[in-house]
Amino acid sequence: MGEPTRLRVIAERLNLSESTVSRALNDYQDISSRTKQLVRDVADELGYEPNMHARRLASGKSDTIGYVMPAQDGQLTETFLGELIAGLATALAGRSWDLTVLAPNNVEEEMAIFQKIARTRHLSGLVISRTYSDDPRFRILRELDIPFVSHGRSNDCVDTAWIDVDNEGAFAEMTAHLASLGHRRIAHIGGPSLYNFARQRANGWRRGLTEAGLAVTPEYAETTELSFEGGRAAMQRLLVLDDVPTGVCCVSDVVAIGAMQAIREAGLRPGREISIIGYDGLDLGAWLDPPLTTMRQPLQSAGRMLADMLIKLVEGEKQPCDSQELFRASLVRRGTANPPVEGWSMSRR
Amino acid sequence: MGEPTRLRVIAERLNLSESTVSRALNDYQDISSRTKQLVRDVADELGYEPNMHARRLASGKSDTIGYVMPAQDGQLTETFLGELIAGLATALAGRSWDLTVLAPNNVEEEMAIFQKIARTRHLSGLVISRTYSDDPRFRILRELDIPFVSHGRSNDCVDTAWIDVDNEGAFAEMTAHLASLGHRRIAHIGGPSLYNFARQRANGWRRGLTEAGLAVTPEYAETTELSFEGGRAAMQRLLVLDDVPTGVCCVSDVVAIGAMQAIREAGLRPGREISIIGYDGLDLGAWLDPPLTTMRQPLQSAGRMLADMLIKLVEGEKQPCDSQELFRASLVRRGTANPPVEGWSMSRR
DNA sequence: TGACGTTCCGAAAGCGTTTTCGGTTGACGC
DNA sequence: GCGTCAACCGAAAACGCTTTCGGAACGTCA
Repeated sequence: MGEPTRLRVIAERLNLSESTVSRALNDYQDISSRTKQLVRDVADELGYEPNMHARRLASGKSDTIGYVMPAQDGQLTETFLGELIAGLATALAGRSWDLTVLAPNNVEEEMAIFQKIARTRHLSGLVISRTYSDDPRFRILRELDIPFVSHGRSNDCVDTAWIDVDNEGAFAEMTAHLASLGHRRIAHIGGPSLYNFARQRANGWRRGLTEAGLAVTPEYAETTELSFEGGRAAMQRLLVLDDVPTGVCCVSDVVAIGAMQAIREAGLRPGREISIIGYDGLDLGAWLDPPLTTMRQPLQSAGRMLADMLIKLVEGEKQPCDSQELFRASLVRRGTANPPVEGWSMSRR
Repeated sequence: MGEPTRLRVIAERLNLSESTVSRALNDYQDISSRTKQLVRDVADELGYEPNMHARRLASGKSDTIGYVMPAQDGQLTETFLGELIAGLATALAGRSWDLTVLAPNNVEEEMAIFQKIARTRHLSGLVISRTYSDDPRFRILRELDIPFVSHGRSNDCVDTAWIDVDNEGAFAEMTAHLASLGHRRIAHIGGPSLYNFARQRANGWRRGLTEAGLAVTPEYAETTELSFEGGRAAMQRLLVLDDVPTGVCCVSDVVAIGAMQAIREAGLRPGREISIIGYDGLDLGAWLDPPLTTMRQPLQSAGRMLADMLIKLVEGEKQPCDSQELFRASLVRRGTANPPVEGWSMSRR
């Protein structure tokens, strides 16, 4: 392959100085358009690619953002990760920025990473996800003055950039849907309230109940971990209640699938004696028996948006508080949400 | 935050030269251990972090590897991606290398990326996945002299580094299992033979049949895309055969789930009239009704292995042909593979 | 005591860009 | 024909580190 083309060889070839060539390629105003064209032609011909390390050293910019992976606890949440990362990568590639992935194993490591970035500035910005209700990262990153955007909100995110889904609205709608089908005993299987989205969804369920004129029964508010087994366990607890609910709003499709299992194990059929609605809109749900009714998040392109936002932040084109986007989820009617069965009432009494 | 600590300030503080400090930190042999300790202490105290751009420019090494994401066609394949990327990232972080993610939108873009890497060497190596039977990338990367390891094999991978699962063995075992249950009409729903793993799995099915003393019926060799719908369509084709198979080996769990749907739609029950075995070992399968029998890949830690291998390659500690690892998959018995129903035979005749 | 090694460190030349600061042209107006 | 002003371009100093090379200082051995 020989020597890689550097600025120098194209300068020599045109009898220009390196600095002129550099500015020509970077479209400076003090270079004649004739020269610019000349330089560009030769650069193309020679297949010139700037040495990014030199460029970054000299300019002080890194043109690289980091994606902080969520802790590896959940399971199918990961379905989502691939798409998100791909979205980030392609959006960045379009502007010839790079994406590096960070995978801290615990909070200490995560903080160490932040400190290092603050010191070396080798990453221009960060994308974080899986936000907590009380998420210290928001404060820390603000203090360290590291530009970032989050996928999901937190308590103190008024001044920061984020994109999120209207979780509360979605669960209010979900609950309203069950109510409109005739359900009056509507439960909620939520996630750890540590997660902000879990809290929002629980709130949505409560709001939905209230708006439908139904009371908020405390025993109907279950909480569990975000897994199949978690959903199953929570549903089992609901099944031994005096008044078993006839409709259940689940914090995620995965949890809903676990709940369906518990329902079957009790000799019932999901969508008949007990209606179930999930959340996430996984394609998978359509292939279950019966197919899972769910809410679809409109975030296929979350990666692109996050990347675009972050770049604008880094380049100072926008303020964090102007970079906030809320999306609505939409109901996907499939087979697990139907009117309650007349006269059926399961009771342990 | 003030000025970030540079080599110079720690040199001045100790009345040493920058070069000495640099070599001390990099553990050169010509620095006394006393000096090394002194330097390290001050570096710690000042929270020194080297400027990686400067370091990379000077050393010519990039200490960064790239992961080339597979084209975004499949669906639940992505489940796997999150774990893989996390594995790569953590393994690299341990040696303070970086991971950058590449997401080419098509083959041209992928080639352009390769060319650029070859010219600028801004990535020390590459991890590729989703390999094809005839995968031009192996040749190109070898020609461009870019170190790489692949997740999955290809036709010409004898001289390259890879990790893979013994797909053929797995499908031979899967087929043998069905045969041992008493099945004699065993079909295969395979993936596009463009993918190397798909071809290997089909071969495994054939070998399994032969070893069980069964004939290889061409009509039983279905091919489809790797999706729920693909599995459904393929199974529908098998269901209208003169002699409907009683056992089906599916190229993936996702395809198997689609096939189960088709079976139900035909008024039959998976695991009763027709047995199904999937592949991938998704946790999800355990939560289906009935739970899906499958083969589990032992590749949770694939990311780590790939990263370790690649680093050794880059550093010249190993040759590509010495970096090849083959794993075995293992049968996970759940509910969809049972002895054939006596006397049942579905025929369109 | 001189030759010869070792051990340790400093000087200096990069690495390939960016970016500031002047300086040289030529045009233009008076 | 002189000053003025754009329009363009070159020189040179960074950016912060690595790495080679040479040399001082010290010891060892004949």
